[in-house]
Amino acid sequence: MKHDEKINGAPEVAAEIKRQILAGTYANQERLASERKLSEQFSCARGTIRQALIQLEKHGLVQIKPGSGSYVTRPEKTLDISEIDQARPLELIDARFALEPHICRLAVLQATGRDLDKADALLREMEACGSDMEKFATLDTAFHVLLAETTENSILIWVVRQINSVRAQKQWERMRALTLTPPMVAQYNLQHRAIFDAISARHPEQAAEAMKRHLDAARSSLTQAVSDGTS
Amino acid sequence: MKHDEKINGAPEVAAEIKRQILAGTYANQERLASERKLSEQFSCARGTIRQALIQLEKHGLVQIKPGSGSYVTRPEKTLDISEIDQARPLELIDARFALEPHICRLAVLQATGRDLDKADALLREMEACGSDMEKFATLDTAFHVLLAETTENSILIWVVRQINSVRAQKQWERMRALTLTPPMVAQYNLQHRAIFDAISARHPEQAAEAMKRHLDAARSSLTQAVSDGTS
DNA sequence: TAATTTTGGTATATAATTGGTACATTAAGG
DNA sequence: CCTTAATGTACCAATTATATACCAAAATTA
Repeated sequence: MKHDEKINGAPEVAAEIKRQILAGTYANQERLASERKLSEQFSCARGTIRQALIQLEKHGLVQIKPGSGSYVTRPEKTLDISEIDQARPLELIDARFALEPHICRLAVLQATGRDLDKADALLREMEACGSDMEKFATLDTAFHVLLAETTENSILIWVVRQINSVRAQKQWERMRALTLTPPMVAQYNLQHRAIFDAISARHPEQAAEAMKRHLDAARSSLTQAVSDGTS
Repeated sequence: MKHDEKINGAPEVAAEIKRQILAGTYANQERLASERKLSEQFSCARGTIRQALIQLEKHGLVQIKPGSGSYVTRPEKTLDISEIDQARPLELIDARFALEPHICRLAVLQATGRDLDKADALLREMEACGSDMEKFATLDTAFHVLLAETTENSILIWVVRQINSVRAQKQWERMRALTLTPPMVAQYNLQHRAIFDAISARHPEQAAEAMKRHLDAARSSLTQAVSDGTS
């Protein structure tokens, strides 16, 4: 229930509504209560509420639609992937370094037999794809996404999918061409298998450490490729 | 018995049906009740139901087939930001457990004097905000986002912002009310300060461990609140 | 197969709600 | 006394919700 707020003055009301919006009392695009309801909640006149809302609209926090209502417009909440499209390779490695070791720990706790079977099938396919680097890259992405899905944590699944969608950009193809050499593929296969084995054996820290080694290898090959290809 | 839902307005109806779909009330490809039945269940006009369903169809959650019915189309494992909004509190804690300790390590390597000053100012404000829990929550979010920004890693910044936007939802208000007690705020303030001190002293692992303790405390208060509030 | 029922699609008229505006009143401060 | 801000009231226009009817397509049934 909404208690009456003891607030007087349009600026105070505007500040309070703004604080509520920024604190997340209202979801984005949500229609907040009508001016008449708000005037009851704040124990003030409707005109005061109107001034506050008009002020907030000037600041771009709400959008007032005549005959309909006032809607919160929180631009930063809108999913804009363009920001991370420009991510540099090393930033991506750092982000994966933050995420994936812990994902391995969680996967150990959650993995079912079906999950392990699917992972094993992916690994076999990767080990068998020879010199088809594009296929390997696709399967590699699928493997890491599968680990995230194993956690059954919708946030982690979503984040990993977003990050891997960046990896699927065209600008990364050249990077893959530089870093994905046959010996690296062989090393990755061994490291993937180590991760899988640790998860199968239900050893959280072993799995996390195996993932760290894997990402370290990826980082090394990346920095080496960058230093070789300095322009 | 089909209890009438006390919901008015097409957006609210759409949100409720969406919630039911994501909560698993309906199986995939299952036909949900006809528009006329739904209008009875929700105690609203059929036109309102139609608008809600059309909205959901635009978001790809249902498929309306003329003369047949409306069917839920839940593409397996595809998550967009709207579904992230449905994340559960413990999922969020797990995701933060994956991200934030490593963010602390990176912050140690990147933090400038200005970063530390801004963090210190935030901490002082949090320590001074007394029993204003909403204000504390807002500042708490700002602190964790600031840590991410300190890494200068655009991906991590983006991810943390997205995750914290989830925390800023209406449904989390009740959770905050249950978990954010004055003693917890005091504990959080101490833990924030410990994180800050470790970063200032340039001790990556200390900072990461301090963050883990902080998140452990948050998880504990959450699980306790959930077990207390079992109905 | 053919008739009937159900379902979404559409149109229309009516009522309720909401923001937009104007005006008189009240209260506080300079 | 004047200015300013807030209040309370009334009314308008736009939007939304409701209620109803009818149609065409799909599903059901005889």
